[in-house]
Amino acid sequence: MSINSEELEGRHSFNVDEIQSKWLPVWEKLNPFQASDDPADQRPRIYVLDMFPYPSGDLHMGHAEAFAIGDVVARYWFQKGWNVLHPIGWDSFGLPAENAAIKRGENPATWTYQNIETQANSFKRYGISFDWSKRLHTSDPEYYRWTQWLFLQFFKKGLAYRKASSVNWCPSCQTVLANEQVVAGECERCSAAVTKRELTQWYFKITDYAQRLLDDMEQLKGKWPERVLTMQQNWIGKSEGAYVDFEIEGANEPVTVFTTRPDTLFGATFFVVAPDSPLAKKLVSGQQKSEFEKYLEEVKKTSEIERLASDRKKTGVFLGTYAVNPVNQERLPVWAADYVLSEYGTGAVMGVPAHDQRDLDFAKEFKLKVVKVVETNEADPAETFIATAGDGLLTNSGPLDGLNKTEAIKRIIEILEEKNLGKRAINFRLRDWLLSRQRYWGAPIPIIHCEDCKEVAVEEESLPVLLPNLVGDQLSPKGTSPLAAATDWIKTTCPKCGKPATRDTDTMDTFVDSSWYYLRYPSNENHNKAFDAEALKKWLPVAQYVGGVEHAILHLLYSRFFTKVLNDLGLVDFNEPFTSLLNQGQVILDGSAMSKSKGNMVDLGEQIEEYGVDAVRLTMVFAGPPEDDIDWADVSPAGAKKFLARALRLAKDVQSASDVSFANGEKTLRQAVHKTIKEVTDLIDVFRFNVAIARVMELVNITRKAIDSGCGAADPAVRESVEFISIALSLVAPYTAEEMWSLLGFEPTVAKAGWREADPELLKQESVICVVQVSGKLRAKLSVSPDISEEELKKLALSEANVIKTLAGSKIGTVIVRAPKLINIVVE
RNA sequence: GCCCUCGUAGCCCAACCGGCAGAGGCAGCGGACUUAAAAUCCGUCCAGUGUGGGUUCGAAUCCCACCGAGGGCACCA
Repeated sequence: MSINSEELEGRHSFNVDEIQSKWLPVWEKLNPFQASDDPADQRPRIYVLDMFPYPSGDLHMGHAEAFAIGDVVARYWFQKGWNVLHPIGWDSFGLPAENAAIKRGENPATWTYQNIETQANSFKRYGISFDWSKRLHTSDPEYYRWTQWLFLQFFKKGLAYRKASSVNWCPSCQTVLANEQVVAGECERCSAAVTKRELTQWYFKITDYAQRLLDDMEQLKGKWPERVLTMQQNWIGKSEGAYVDFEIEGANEPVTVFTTRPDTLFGATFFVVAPDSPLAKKLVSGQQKSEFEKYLEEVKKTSEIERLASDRKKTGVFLGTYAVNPVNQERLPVWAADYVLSEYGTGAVMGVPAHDQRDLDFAKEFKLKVVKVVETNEADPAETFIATAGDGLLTNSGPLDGLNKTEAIKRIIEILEEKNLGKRAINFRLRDWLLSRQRYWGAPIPIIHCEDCKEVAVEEESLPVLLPNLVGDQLSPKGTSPLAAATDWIKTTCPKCGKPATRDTDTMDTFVDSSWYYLRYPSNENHNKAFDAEALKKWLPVAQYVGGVEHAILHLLYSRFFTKVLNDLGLVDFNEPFTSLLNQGQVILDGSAMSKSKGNMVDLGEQIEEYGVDAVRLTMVFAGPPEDDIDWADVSPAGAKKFLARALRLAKDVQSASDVSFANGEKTLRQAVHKTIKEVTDLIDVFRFNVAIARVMELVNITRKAIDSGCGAADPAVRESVEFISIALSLVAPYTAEEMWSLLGFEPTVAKAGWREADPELLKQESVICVVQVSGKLRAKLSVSPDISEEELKKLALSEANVIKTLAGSKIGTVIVRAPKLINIVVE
């Protein structure tokens, strides 16, 4: 099909639809974005990866932004001539598919794979530079077979284990959740209030890696957004302190507490254990048993949101027993209170009301003694009920008296260690990753439960453990996994002893699927291995990862954990999966996130219909720094479209031949072109895409003027400029750029035209403007040579008429010369 | 409550290692073209950088305090 460029140009606007339908099939045929695995290919390799999408429907504005930004990076490396791996796949297990399937009486696969096709087509139209041959879907048996295989590797290493515990339960999703998936007491996915349940579930031992997850952040500094690192640091929550053993009257075993303030040990006046911990049951005395049981029932009924309310009164119950302070033999009443968490530390704390606000609140509520042991020169906590947590000299503390906080901590730990009553200790806030889900549409946990052999790994040759084909109502949530209802599927034999046994009926958290997908892309067609060592060596780790900040402590933390485990298992030879990370913001409308419930959705398809793919992409990238949110009310896709039309018109106007030598071009324009090349290159290197586009816009304006009222359309410099504009625009507006490239007389595709290098000769300036200040105020401007000497400049400045006038009658003090840009004459 | 990031024109955003506050865009205004409008083109108005101090010859930039916005953690001992 040939489209006459007269029609395309339309003088004032351009026909977006025609350009799009003209070039899309050409690109499909050229397939320019396929990564090369040819060993003879000497080009440097780079792996650019976008966080893969969940196939919830068609692509939306959020995808449009994220992938437009990721594509700038990928296309930049293509232009630079690198061998780029830029794959796409789908995170295709998950709850929405299951809910859709129940409604429609189908299997979740139907809805899922339909949506994937829709999104794949939209991606193609949106012009993203993917290597489609690397495509994967986490719900394919060929993929989840390896998810299961990896689970088994973890299991064999003792890093996947089952335990009974009080777990987060989402009543709406009808499944348990990992800690990371509970946000302020609500389900991260559906915002329902999370409750607690006592269940036996599978966990990954991510806590074993807490220290390394922290330490290895050193490698990521400067390469990952600061705030992501901070969030992960907060989440891991390392705290240093000590374990201290307290004897319990009438018990054989001491109880250990964790404290970050061992220096305040002499100020302990009571002892608290978490009511839902086994400790509480063990410590409660006969008389207090019924009181305690009653309290425990209440605690269990309290929702997470209630429990977290900051103004909530402290509650608790005396257990009728006493602990003994190891350093001064004081008797401390033992209480159970729900402000102490069974999951953190040892589930028991010493109560030091004078120097811990929570303990003080509790002491106030139950009229317990307050003993000050650190003199901070603040009002007495016993009177003000404001705990003093600051530094000061120790008092009432025997051997610690007179020491400051740091010294006292050091000393008391020495004392405790000497007497074998405690030791230095580190605790993490991070909990193990609960990975079981009571849902259907996920990878079945490849474990067989045998009465005799207990938990037995499915043999690797038997993988994948395929999902049974359940449809519609069979998937309705019942509080247990729908797989439990698939009676034929459950029944199997124990791989160890051959006796009848049953399959585990839970599926894995979908974050397990996404914790390793980046390893699979280069090996997506390998049927013998999860990932091929050669392929890993070629491409991994991911050089540039692009995605939203919402995964700061979910996907990104889990992936880092996975990589470290696989590194320990000898399966990968790096310990961080993503060398560099770029977070893009969200698209919002009128200040709030677009959402169906708010009804403020802008439809991506409609925007593309109205302005075209290029204008939408340009709008996304030009709106501001990539990490900032875009308020759609603040941006102008119409303006973007207008700019693209202007750029395209330049290409139409160029009158020199495609083989003309630029060297004869008009120098001023050439200098502007090369300055722009330099600046745009530097800006893209640091992800300042919005500013890079502003520079290209500037060059478009300059070139327009050169054509209309300067050197004219036939000057080679005009061609040089427009060629660069076309190449630069190819990163963000591929259709327009391709059309320009074609108008300039070249064959497709501009995507691989090659990035332009700035000529240093043309970057040199013959003269610069020097600012002359008198006492900091601008008095004159001089046009001088860039390598003018300080003396010369000073002489020149002092002979300037306006300077002389200003200086008249005053005495010259210091003269600050910053050749060649500035000179400041200070008057005394 | 603790921690992090950010406050520049009506709006979105630039401004290198402290050196003329303005590159780009949106909106507005004026003009050209048009019978008119749209579109297009040309031109143009607009802030002294959240507030108050400090350092400096010189501060949007560095330091301190405060105000405001956004985000993270939050009964984690």
